[in-house]
Amino acid sequence: MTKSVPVVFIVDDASSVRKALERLVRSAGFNVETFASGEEFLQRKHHKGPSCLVLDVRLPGLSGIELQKKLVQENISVPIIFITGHGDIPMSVRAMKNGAVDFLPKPFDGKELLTAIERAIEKAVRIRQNETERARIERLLKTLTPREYEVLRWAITGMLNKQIAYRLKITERTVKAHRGCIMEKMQVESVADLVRITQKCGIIPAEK
Amino acid sequence: MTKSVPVVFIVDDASSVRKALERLVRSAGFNVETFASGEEFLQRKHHKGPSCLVLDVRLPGLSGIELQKKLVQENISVPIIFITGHGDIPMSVRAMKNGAVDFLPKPFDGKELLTAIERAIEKAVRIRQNETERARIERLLKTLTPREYEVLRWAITGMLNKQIAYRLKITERTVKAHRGCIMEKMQVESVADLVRITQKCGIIPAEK
DNA sequence: CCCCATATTGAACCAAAGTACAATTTACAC
DNA sequence: GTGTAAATTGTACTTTGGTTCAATATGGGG
Repeated sequence: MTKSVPVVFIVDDASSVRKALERLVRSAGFNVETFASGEEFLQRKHHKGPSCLVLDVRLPGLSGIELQKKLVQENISVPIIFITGHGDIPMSVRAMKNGAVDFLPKPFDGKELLTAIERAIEKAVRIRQNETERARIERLLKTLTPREYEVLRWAITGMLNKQIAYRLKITERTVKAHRGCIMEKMQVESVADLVRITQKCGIIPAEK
Repeated sequence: MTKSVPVVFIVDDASSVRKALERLVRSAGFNVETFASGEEFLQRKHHKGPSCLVLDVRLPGLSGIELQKKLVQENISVPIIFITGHGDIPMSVRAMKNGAVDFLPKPFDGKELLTAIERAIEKAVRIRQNETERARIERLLKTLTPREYEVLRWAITGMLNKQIAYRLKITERTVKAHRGCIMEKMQVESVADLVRITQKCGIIPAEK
């Protein structure tokens, strides 16, 4: 498992800005990819490794704010640092409410941007770890049969086998059978682990 | 259990602003308390029910931003809506990074403020529910003896009694005794519940 | 019609959890 | 020293969890 190098995406319509920022960010040791518009950025297929986005607010076509909204809607979680020459407070507040990491009015100090990028990359790493783990669990969940899933939802409430059996109108023996399969398929060895992993992907425990 | 009425705290050094805002907010059905400075607000003892804070950025003495920082440091979680006549983008961004709900430059529409207040109160309710539950759990945790706490940290890993016994160099019988006390003191009936509640207040499971 | 995944159940058995009686020791406060 | 909370352990017992043999039924898909 080689450690992937963080990538910083830069979206700005002014090529001079793109070049200057690219030079700055590269000098700090990041990989960089630049785009002249939001549409261009969207066409690129998602990056697997940790990455963040330095985004101009004002862009021809899709604006920076609109791009942010689109990314949020499509559940594409890449931390965003806004830069702008003609921003105002309501705009910056809206951007931050939507989860932006930072919002820098031009002209800004290069160091400021790099600090923001580091924070953004750290956030990206955290997000990625969560998503990876979550994806793993959901992959395992899909191998469960409908009935097993049902039993799982009861099992994580801490209910006894006989109680679950009563709820599902089946015998305790059957519940045991399902539980055995569940534990194996979910690759856990205790109910405690089962509770923990199911919490990570929003499984609703059955109601007592 | 009577439902407590939300309170909106208003901190502004200009009495005309305080009066105008108070009238506006009261007309929307909230209780209001006004303060002329951050120090004044801090002296008031904490409100039990849901509340939020409408805070002027520029204040004599303790500034709004400083007050926010102080509240964050002291872990006093009251959602803040900033208002300001002379703010800039970096200021608004810093405020939002520190958890502000909104940041409104004057002049603003009264409706805007009321919308923000509603969001802030909703947030306060959520926070309060969490804190209440968390406080309950921590109260129960304090009744555990040091040894019981230790056993708890192992138990929520899903480890068998005999395995825990081995780790702690005691007999399985002793572990059972501790577990019994733990379950009673924590007012739960299953390991599943134990795992869930301990997750809510950051108990670190012992390392396998 | 047969295969297969799914769901269900049985008997017997062992391991683990938990409880009802306990008793003993240790350390610390008064 | 005495009292108290905490920690530890024992024996015997019941309940629950889980596995190893299974077998049976059901409902498509080929």
